[in-house]
Amino acid sequence: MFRGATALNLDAKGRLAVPAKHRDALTGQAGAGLVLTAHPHRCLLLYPQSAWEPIQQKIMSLPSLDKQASLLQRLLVGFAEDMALDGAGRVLVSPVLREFAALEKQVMLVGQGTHFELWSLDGWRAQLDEALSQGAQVLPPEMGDFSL
Amino acid sequence: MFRGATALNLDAKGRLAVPAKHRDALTGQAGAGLVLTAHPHRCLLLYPQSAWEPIQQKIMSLPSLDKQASLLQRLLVGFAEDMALDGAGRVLVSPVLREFAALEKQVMLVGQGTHFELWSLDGWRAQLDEALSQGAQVLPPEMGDFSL
DNA sequence: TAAAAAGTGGGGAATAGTGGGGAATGAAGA
DNA sequence: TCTTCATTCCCCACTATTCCCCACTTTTTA
Repeated sequence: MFRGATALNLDAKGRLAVPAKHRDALTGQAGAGLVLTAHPHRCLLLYPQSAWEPIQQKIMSLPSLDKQASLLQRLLVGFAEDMALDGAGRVLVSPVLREFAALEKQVMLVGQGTHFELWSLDGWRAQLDEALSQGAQVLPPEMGDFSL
Repeated sequence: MFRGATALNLDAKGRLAVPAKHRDALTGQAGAGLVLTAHPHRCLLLYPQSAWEPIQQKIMSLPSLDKQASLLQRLLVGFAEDMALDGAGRVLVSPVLREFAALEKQVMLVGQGTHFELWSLDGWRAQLDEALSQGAQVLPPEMGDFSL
């Protein structure tokens, strides 16, 4: 279960040191792999490989001649990259993924239960501004009576 | 059932000593965990972990490609951090959570039944000012017949 | 066509800052 | 007066950041 937001820096090569407290949960036993891909909201998604595979299978089972389905396939699977933590707990974010999410030096790693989202700092702030500016309207209709 | 408002100080590292009278109720038997997260009204929410989990499950069951749902997920789960009371009954409020709620040294811990809210002193005062300036209009329609 | 230069990235280490853990102290309550 | 508790501050370990060496690949130049 990944949660919490952490401010991090990318190094000069575009590498990200995954916070020490999340490393074991991310890679599990035997240092399993990770998958980094693009999200339609212009952030990146970081999954344990085992959590990603069923998602990719579901996406690729969509009809590939359907325009909407193929757009999603190209985005989510087209951008997906296998990676592993190095000895210092870092992953390399490739130039195409950095460009897609407009990542510069300062980024936010945001836990979302089964995976993390990776945002540029500006992108993250824009998300927060949007969430906070909407007040009650942020709740979808099916959660109209939701209480914290 | 958490109630009462307490003025507290954060220490130099951003830690908060939970008032002794609330510690057992918050952590229950066997020192169970807590969850601290963000609220759209720019305060923080402190829940026993067991009370938080159903809320998080409900939030994460929303469709994650839906823009409105994902804004809520990013705020509530993105900011949610697991924590435990240390030997002196303290919890560490991370820099991103402190920034979100504009917490400085003086804070207010405010019981809200199932959880606590944590406010900056200025934020709390603004809430009081707003509540008191509205007089009777502060009641939502469904509580029109409410009496103290 | 071959050599040189530039770019990219693996791997690692030094260091400043963060945070775990604890203790002293003064205030408040019993 | 004694006990409890919140505040403040300290020691020390861990971690994220920054920077470096080196190797390989690609591009540019002679």
